[in-house]
Amino acid sequence: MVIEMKPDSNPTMKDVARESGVSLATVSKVINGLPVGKNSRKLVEDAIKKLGYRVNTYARALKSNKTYTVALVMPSLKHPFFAHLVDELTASLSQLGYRSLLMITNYDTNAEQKCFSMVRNNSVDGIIALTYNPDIVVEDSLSVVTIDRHLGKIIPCVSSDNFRGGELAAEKLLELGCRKLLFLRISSRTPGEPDKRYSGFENVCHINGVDHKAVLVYDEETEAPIYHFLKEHIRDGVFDYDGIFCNSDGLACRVLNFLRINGVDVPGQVQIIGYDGIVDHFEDRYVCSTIKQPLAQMAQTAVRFLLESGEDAAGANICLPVRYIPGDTTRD
Amino acid sequence: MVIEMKPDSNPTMKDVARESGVSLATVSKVINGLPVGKNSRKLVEDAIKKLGYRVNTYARALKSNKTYTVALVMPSLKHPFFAHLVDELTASLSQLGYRSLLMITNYDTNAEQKCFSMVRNNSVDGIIALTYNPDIVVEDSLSVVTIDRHLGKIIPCVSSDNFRGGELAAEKLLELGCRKLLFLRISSRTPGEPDKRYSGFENVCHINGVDHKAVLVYDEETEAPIYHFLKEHIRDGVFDYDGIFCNSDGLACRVLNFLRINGVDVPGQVQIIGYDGIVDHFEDRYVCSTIKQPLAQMAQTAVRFLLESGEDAAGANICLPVRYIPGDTTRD
DNA sequence: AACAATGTGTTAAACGTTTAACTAAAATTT
DNA sequence: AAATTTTAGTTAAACGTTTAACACATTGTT
Repeated sequence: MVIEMKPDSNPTMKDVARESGVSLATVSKVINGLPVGKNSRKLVEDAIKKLGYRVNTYARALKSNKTYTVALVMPSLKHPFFAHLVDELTASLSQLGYRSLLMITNYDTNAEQKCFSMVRNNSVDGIIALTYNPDIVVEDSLSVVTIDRHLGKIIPCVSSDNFRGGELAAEKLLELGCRKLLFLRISSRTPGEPDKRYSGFENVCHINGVDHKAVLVYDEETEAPIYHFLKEHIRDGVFDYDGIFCNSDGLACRVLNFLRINGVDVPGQVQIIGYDGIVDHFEDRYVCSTIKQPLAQMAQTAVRFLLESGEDAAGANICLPVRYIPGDTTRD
Repeated sequence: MVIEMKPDSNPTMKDVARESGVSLATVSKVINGLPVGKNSRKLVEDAIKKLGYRVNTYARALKSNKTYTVALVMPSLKHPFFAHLVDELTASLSQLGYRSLLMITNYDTNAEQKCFSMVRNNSVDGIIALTYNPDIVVEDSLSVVTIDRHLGKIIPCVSSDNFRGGELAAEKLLELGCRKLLFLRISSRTPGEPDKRYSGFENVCHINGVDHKAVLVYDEETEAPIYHFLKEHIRDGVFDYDGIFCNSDGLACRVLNFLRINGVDVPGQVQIIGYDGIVDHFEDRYVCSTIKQPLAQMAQTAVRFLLESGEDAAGANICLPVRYIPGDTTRD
């Protein structure tokens, strides 16, 4: 580790100009890759290196009205889905030379609104948001892209196919021989994309004339009711249902653990499918079978729509495909 | 959802001044809460409301040389520890009126260096970093705080007591009756704070004259060797070790699953303790017993040291206490 | 009544860039 | 060789703030 002395103040373009004996404008041209004589280019480049000059982001943004910064508005980073999403978003953004301003709202509607108001401060070029406030006021319709939330007809929204995800889970469970299905869900109070998972699941159950039950717990509550329900339906190591679909992998893992320590064999007696398909390491196999959302692709798409498309993006509604990934909680 | 029309351009202080019939300076004073006559204050405030004026972040930063932005340099958001850390950091920062610029390095040393060079662009007031590059060049020693990485004698570092964490895990396992201990670890190539967990663990084993074995896998590899090892030591549902300490909760969960599907009873036969103590929801009980790092406190401390302390912070080395949290993988 | 002190507001110069408008010289065309 | 285009570089005015220096009333002190 090396620590360099802090210079009295950062060198500016003016310093570079003086050092290299050319005008300010010429320095600017060199920096921005505009045509400049070979000779002066060299002079300027040397001076820049010598002085350790770096362009002042704020001055540039002020003058050019382009900040190369995008706000990422997220409810939390505690849920791995959001965390991975932000990870992918910053990756996509930085690839295009954009910085990410991270704003965590904690599912608070007011905080969400405050973030959206920021865009008019000239402090960001755009917003990528996953919000819960249905009445949010968007001041500049063209520089917002949402993920998993439909904020109106004009703002582009990218999501994955939650309905199909629900279908897929039900189809797989049936295909694997399950006949009594259970749907467990942690949900927010405001309806959104993820609710479609249940619709899809229900749909397949209905078509196949299969019995199913759903247990719901809200975001801000504990998961206790779910475990009460499970407990009540276990008699002598036998569980009343033979297939479970969980709203998230985290929940699926906890349910898995609960069943096993209560003597229920998974996947022998009950099979479980989770949702999201997120792993934090090189895994050879998934602990939970799951429906995987194409996170990287979703992030890329959101970024592209935000930065690369013009008016034609308005109202775009992109729905990316999900897929089933077998793990240790199903018998395939 | 409401979409407002995009005005031709954002109103500036000049517009406010014209609208309210006072000078630019007066407007500035109102905005910054400096003393101003009651009368003009009202005029200005009304004009601001009427025009929907908002201060231009970049102009202000340029002039005042204060950006109210802190860079968060992290290897990834895919590991829940980092994700939760960033969540807490942004919370602490926003409480003090600071924005978070998120930079993900993907464990890449060059990327790390690039992030650190940014601080001289006047684009941030400081950096909070968790890096892997031991040779990083810090250009402005006073505006950096690291987490879990010692970057030299001058830069303050906040971490939790990893040595004690390791001790605690071993102590607990012994207390719970284990006699043959196993330490499983996913580690980065560059040595760091987390390595101390092993030292602490080993220390307690040594003092108590207890047998133990350690299996290590590197960051960028798969976990396969760990499972090979486990497999080799299971004979007819009996595992050679009766206590396992894992480097992270994620690993602990996967090991838990592996043992169980291979017929080993956890916690009946083998007890497991993980590390980090991070949950993504209101949980009544932890799936894995764990050593919990005080994440929120670490974040708060880092932010406070970065923003509130002067020269006296140089070299500070804060080590916060960890604690044991029982879960379903131990018999307590 | 003269003088300082205080309160209230203004003017104008920065901050570090970008860029339009311009000039001068060199290269090309006629 | 004159006229035209191209190339290379300069000057100076923005961008939207902050803030030091100043001016003018008003009030209070002797």
